Amino acid sequence: MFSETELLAVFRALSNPARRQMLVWLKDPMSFPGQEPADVEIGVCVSDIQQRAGLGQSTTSQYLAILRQAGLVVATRRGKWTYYRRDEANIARLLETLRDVF
Amino acid sequence: MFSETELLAVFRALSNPARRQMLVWLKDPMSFPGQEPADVEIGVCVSDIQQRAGLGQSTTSQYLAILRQAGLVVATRRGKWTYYRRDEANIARLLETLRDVF
DNA sequence: ATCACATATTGGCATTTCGCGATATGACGA
DNA sequence: TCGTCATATCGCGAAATGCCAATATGTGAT
Repeated sequence: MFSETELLAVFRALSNPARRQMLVWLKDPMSFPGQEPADVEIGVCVSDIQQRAGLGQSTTSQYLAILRQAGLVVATRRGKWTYYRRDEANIARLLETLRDVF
Repeated sequence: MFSETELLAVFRALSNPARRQMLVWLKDPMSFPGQEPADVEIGVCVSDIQQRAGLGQSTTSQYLAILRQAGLVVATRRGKWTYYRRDEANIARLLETLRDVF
């Protein structure tokens, strides 16, 4: 079960359309141009997400940090890039909580 | 399916702990003191919800309006009271949408 | 060590949200 | 019609959010 504090972070994170979009986009990493099949497991790098979102670099980085703090995505640093992917297990757990609570 | 605009209203509405609590409380109208079995169908009046929330009268009224605009509750006016109850059908539809989208 | 590059963090300003008290509206009873 | 009560709406200052440009941090290559 998610605590009240965790739920607050989740709903705050998802109450922004751009952040919701990012989460949906990450369901299909291959839809990002230049994404190699070998990279699917690790996720998508910030600049690729930024380009699709049409937001500034700092905004994109902050939004991804918000999604990460809400437990919706996981970040992996590899070289100078940071790759973000969905935390599917936690998202499934969240949907169960929502079904139980609401 | 919920539109992007509807989802925005829902997440904004639920990104406040007091409003989330109200929605949960309304699952069990009989838990409100002085609630008659005959009133369960129509819901709970604003002042009863206000008393449990510990918020001001105007704040409580506004929060219920936000939940209503998000399609989470339904308001029924009877005499000088306005009764609020959950919109179970729409909430179920919302949970389906969340499962499909996320 | 130094440079270039990807990302993270900071500072700022405009907009929105929070919660309140004050006031308006609407419904009932006398 | 007048007064009262329940609820809705308005206007406010304080706090949070949205998004950015500028700067800092970290990493790999030279």
